[in-house]
Amino acid sequence: MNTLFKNLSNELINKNVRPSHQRMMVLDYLVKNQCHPTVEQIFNDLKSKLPTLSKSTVYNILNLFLEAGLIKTVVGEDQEARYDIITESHGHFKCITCETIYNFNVNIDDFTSDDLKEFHIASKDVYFKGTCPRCLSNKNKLKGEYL
Amino acid sequence: MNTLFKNLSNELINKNVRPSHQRMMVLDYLVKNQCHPTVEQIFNDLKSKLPTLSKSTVYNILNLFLEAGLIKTVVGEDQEARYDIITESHGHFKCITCETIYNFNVNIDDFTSDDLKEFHIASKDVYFKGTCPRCLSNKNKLKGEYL
DNA sequence: GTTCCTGCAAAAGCTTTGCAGAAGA
DNA sequence: TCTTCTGCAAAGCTTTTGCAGGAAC
Repeated sequence: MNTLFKNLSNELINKNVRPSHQRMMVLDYLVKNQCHPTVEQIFNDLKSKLPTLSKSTVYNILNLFLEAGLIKTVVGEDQEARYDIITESHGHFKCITCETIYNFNVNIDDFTSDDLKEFHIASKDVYFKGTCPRCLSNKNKLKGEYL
Repeated sequence: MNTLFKNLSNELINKNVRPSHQRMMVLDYLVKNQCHPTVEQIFNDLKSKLPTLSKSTVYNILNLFLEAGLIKTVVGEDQEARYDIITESHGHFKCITCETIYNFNVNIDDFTSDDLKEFHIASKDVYFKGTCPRCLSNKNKLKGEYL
């Protein structure tokens, strides 16, 4: 086992994920291809090295990595689209408990980056995730009742 | 026809969308329910008023509104998930021509809003869309060649 | 009368689930 | 040996497409 794979292996072990060959290959791929690959891309690119690889294994592994906090999905991981009538610019906050999406005021136009000097920007979105006050207070109630 | 519906009707006509009954009902719903509804919610809530309504009609109408620029989808409208190995915080720019997602440096931690004082924020994302330099330059080339 | 729209059904694409066999501890 | 993982197949969801009947102009 070479040094790279030893490092990847340790990274998995640190997160309590058993370092199987397939898992290390997917992690290695993600480290080397930080271009936001889709499941399809990961599967196709690894098939030559792992001919028996199954797409559901790729899904399994990615979901495992997500739970372990090793990776993130690019914003808007939902399969179900949500629509917004066009009003003033506002940010979105999605509660990970009740799945409600809240609007909040934020001056999105101020956000910029030197990296984008040569890009034509058509729209800007900010998307926060977390827990809303209602769900926070429900959690505290439960703690009081049962703990 | 009451005033509200006259206004909605004009809004559609302004965007070159013929104001059918179904379209006005969907637009009316979106104006009254600015809570980022899904297709399912729109369909279910309108079924009582429009018993013959079909879900594919809702999809048709929403896609039409999107093209007309009357509505937007909440960030991350893709059905295909994309994954990111966790590194420092960065923004995402998606080119609407070549669909490439670029990273850019941005100090996301600075972004905040008084509206979120009582929310627990777990993650922050910024998501820009537009055209990347490569596609911009291709467009200019085409203009030179064909126009 | 001609064009456009609706709504049903079927299909397509992404993701999850169930399960048997294989691999690893 | 016992648990965990892989990979196939099937199913589940969201969304799109084809088409016939109907509505609007």
